[in-house]
Amino acid sequence: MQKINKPTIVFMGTPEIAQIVMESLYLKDYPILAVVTQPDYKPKSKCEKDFISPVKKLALEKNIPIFQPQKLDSDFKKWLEDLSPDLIIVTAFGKIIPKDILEIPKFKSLNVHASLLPKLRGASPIQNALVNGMTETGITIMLMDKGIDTGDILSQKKVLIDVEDDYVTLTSKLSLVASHLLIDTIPKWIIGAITPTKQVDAQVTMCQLIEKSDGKITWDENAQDIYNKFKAFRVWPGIFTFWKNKDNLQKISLTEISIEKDILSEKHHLGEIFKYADSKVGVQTNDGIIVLIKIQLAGKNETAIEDFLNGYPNFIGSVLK
RNA sequence: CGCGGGGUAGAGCAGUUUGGCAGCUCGUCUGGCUCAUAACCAGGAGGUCGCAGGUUCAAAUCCUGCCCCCGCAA
Repeated sequence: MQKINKPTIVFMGTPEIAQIVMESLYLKDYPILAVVTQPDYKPKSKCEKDFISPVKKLALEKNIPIFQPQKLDSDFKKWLEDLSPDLIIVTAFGKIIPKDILEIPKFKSLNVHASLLPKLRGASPIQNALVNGMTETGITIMLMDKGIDTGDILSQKKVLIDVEDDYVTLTSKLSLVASHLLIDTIPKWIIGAITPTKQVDAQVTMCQLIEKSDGKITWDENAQDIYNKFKAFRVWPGIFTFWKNKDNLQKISLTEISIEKDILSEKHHLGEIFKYADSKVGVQTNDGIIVLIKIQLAGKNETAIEDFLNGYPNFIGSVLK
């Protein structure tokens, strides 16, 4: 095998998928000069949970220097110029990086993005692939420029989405593919074996940052669309609805659900909760039934639906909003 | 000191405002009924009411401190 000097790398990323990609670089003996990740989240007043990013945890473990800038300003640029890396690798970092910073390294800056660009540019490609009920997505590695996910493409790999895939399982599939594709792409890129290809403008789709309110369910949607959201928002923000109990409007998170076709003999109001087939608890949607398995009332622990009904028998027959 | 809800039998909850016998649904155990059953009837076991202190003739309930869970906000 041809001996190539491995480029020195500054790795920028935050969540778990970034951690896995970073780990694969580390295991392949790429010299990681430093990692840049989001600042620690300030601990809550009550519980002392740590909100340290997965990338930071790995860096601590491997004794790699860490930088957590609030802003990517001139101080950050100075820091990076002093390090003088050959290459910057960005995976789900969470901030827009200025163009003059991207051009510091000799081999530029590469982004690992979890979609088949130009589809699903933006902040939440994995969730949106699931919300839209897509059957395939993938990983793209591209040169970074000043736009959001607009750079020229170096390599791509398709990933099939299984019917049962949710955010957790799809993320782990994509993480593996991303790791392999990056390890495969870097050497080819630095010896000049790859010609970047422009993205096709006509096929561009965008996805927005997910907000808490995106998890709100309305019952005039179809059951399949609700179920897609459930899978996409599994980790955060979850899906939720509201229940009027004794004049109090209470938030209910649906933490475990399944989906069934309408029972033709009975049709209920949209959002109405009913019992069928002995013990199943369903909610009527525009098309199909959402079966409740585990739910969580605001301020309470998650409970199985049958236990919940013991305490709130009037739940059956009420209408969710 | 960011705001708020909660901790009561194995599970899920009411009761706290106005202090006065520890309750409900489910599960569990025993017996009965039934061709039979996740059904129905009768009975009973199971509680440091989160912890500690205070007020009171009397505290799950009022006061103070602490522990734990959760929602909002990020």
